[in-house]
Formats: sequence, C-alpha cells, structure tokens
Amino acid sequence: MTEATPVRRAGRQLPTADELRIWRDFIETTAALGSRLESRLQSDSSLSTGDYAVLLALSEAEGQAMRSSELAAHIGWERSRLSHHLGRMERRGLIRRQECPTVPRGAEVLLTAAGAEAFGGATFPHLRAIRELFVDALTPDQLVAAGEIAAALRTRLDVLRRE
Amino acid sequence: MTEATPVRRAGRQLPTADELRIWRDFIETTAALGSRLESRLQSDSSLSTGDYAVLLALSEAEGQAMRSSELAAHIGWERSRLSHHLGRMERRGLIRRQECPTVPRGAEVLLTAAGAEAFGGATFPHLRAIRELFVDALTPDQLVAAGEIAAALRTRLDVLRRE
DNA sequence: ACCTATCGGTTGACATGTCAATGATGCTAA
DNA sequence: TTAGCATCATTGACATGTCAACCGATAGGT
Repeated sequence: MTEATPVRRAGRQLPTADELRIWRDFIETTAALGSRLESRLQSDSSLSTGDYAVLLALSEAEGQAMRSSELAAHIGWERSRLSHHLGRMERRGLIRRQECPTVPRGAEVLLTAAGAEAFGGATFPHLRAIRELFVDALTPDQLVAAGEIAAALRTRLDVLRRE
Repeated sequence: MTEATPVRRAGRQLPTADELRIWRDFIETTAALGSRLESRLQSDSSLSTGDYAVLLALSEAEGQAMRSSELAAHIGWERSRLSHHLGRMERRGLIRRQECPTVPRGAEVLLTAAGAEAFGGATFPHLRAIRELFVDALTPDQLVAAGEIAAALRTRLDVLRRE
C-alpha cells in the first residue's frame, strides 16, 4: 500500500504484509458481519438469511410464485442448493411446490400464507439490523466507498470467472 | 447517502433504497469472494480455508503444536467447531492429537509432516489468489478504504456484541 | 472428606452447502 | 422413427457449522 512505484507493484506476485493484514481484516470482518446478521434474523424471526432471500424473491414475484430455476437464478443459488432448501422450507410450511402449468417439467414455488406472515414479521427487524450493523457503522463516505469496492471486486470476480 | 441533514439521518430507522443496494452488493460480493478463494484453494491444494487456518496457526506455533483451546482462540473458532474439524483433519493425516504434558485435561494438536507439506504447497497459490482476486482488484486508495471499513465494522460488531 | 461449579474437550443431532448421479421430459438430427 | 442430447428438478453422499448435552478432572467452600 505504501508501494508507490508501479513497476514494483506490477512485479510482485504475492501480497505484502500490509496487504495481507487488510485482506484478513476485511474477509474476517465481513464474514463475522454476515453471521451476526444471520443470528439476529434467526432470533428475531426464526428465519435464516437463506429463508429470507427465498421469501423476499417470492414476495416480490407476480402471484407470489416463481419457477424453481428462475428463483435460483434470481437469488444466485445453484439449483441443487435451492431444491434442498425448498424441501426444508416446505416441511416448515413456508412455501409450497406444484407442477408448473406453463413449463413442462418445471416446478412452481408458491408463497404460503404462513410464509408471507413470517416474511412480514422478519422484514422490519432485519432491515433495522442492517442499518445498525452496517449503515450506521460507516460514515457516508465510507458507505460510498464500500459500494465502489464491492463493484470493483465483483468486476474482478466476473473477469476471472472461468479460471 | 445523499442524506446531508443529521436530523433526518438520525430519525430514520430503516435503510434507504440506496443504502440497501450497497448493502446487498457488499455482502453478496464479499461472500462470493470468500467462496471463490475457497474453491481456488481447494483445487490448488485439496485444503479448505478452515484447514488452511489451522495449518497456518500450527506452522507458526512453537514446536508446530498448540493446545486445542489456544488454537481455537487464535483462529477465532468455537471449540466444538475446532474439535469436529480436527477430527476430519486427523483422519486425513494432516494433524495429530495427544494428551497435553502440561495441562491436565488438555489436548495438544501437532502438525504432521504431511500437514506441513500440504500447507507448504498451498501457501504460494493461496497468496497469489488473494492478490489476484482482492489486492489487484482495488486501487491503492480503495485498499486503504477497505481496511478502514473493516475496522469500522469490526468496532461496531464489538460494541454491539452482547445484544 | 464431600458436594458443587467450572473447565477442556468431545459428541450427537441437526441445518446448511457442494458435487455428482439420477429421472423425467422435450428437441434434434440421422 | 429413434438415438442422442440438453434441460429441469431432485436425490444421495458427504463436508461443514451451530447448539446443547455430555464426560472427566480439578478447584473451592463448607
């Protein structure tokens, strides 16, 4: 970081000690943030962040229903993961699955009344937690910077996707 | 973010749409970054990041050994998680456990030759991946900002620890 | 000495995640 | 027509994580 010369920067293959320290702080803190949010959500509503993502997507979908594959793409999950998760959510009565009327071998995922109710109850505390643990922790400048950092990292991930 | 008046900022209980968008970008991208690193490490060395954390700590420990509880504290894991993980690593021959000579009911965790070898082989590609996916993705300013953001979030998490 | 609380560590039950294999169904080309 | 192939979704095997219960040993207070 205190590295000013582009030449040396380009020549290095490994991170410096400073860079590594930042990396560790960054990845560990964001992981801890995620799990704190997870446990807040759990104690406020008995939902996991996975449940929440599914319920959010269904709530916003037309007819509060979506085909399984679309849902997976929408929230960025593998189909297998979604299928397992839906099985658990179905057992708890949060969603229902039925054959899709339009797509031959498709499965339609429907929000149940219980699911809508659980989602409704979870939303406010969850958003408040996001505000307390993330938004309020940062200055406005830092918040902007966080968005830019996320965008830069995402771009990099996408560029290197197939390697 | 475009919120300039402290009064309005203080009065809000929930994040704005902008803030929420940044939150989602941030948390999802950092999660994706973590899992990309995980799969890189896996394919380069057949180690998980958990394995790596354990092996790193043991490598740096005197005598390449540590008591189980110390190790857990050092890498920030619950004892139960560590115990399960050590069981799996022991089955793969990466570490060994024996009664601790100094602490009565303590277990000493030792790095095996195979563990040291696996760690040695994993280090270089892992650090290179951190550089490619994180350090090189950011400008020097962004890297500094990432460190500051992590520190701010960590402070907040610590302040709210027992709630 | 003896009851009890605590400590270090393990275990079991379960939630979650990945990967590869499986079924079931439609599409396409010989 | 039919053999091969892609697609949608599920399943099973397994790795990982949390939580609570447990075991054995030790330290104190009475």
